[in-house]
Amino acid sequence: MKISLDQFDKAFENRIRLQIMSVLVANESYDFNSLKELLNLTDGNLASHLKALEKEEYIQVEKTFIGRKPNTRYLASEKGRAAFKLHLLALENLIKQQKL
Amino acid sequence: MKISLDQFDKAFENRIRLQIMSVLVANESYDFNSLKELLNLTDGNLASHLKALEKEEYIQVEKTFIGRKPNTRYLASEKGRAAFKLHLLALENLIKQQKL
DNA sequence: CAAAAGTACTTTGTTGTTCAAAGTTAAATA
DNA sequence: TATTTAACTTTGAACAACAAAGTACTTTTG
Repeated sequence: MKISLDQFDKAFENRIRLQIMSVLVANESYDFNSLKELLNLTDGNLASHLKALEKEEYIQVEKTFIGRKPNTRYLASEKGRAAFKLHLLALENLIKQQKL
Repeated sequence: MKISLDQFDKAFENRIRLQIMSVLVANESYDFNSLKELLNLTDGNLASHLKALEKEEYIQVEKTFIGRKPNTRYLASEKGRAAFKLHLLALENLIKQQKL
């Protein structure tokens, strides 16, 4: 039985992007600073991973204000949710195989 | 709730090593050429990923002969099995969270 | 017996990824 | 006016991934 490596999504191979996506799928929106604190990242590093997910159109950005402070929120797009689901399915299959 | 990124094992972040480990845990031994064909890799690339897993002591090597042909077999070590199990558990937790 | 092919690498060199740190812009607060 | 905060972008260094070519040794084929 041939294993199809292409079931896995390169965009989610990095564990930070995997976590970001996990948070965004579970929470429907999360802001920059909360993500930064949650994942314990420098802002430059977080920004670049977010940009990578944005480039794939897996997440969307919403710029608002809270009081008078700027607040950037990130949301998983439908495309992103679908891709993430598939990726998790591939992982689930991998895990299931181990249990046979 | 803070997410601990360190539950994930860097050695298994790469999908090729994830697949190699998956095959070795499920099959208790697999040879070089079968792995190469299964994962559709150049021999240099496969060798370097195997070397990375060997360096972590997650796999062991057994050199034998089949008939008169050299045959190199790879096995998951106990350490490797334990580490892999932990990694899959971390992934399982991630997946479970999505289902709440 | 010489040439070709197979096994299992190692080496080389290019390209890609990841990251921290510093720099940037613009508004808000002290 | 100076500092702080938010959310980046840029830079540069370190490391990872990869194909392709080279290597050593053996076996098979013509």
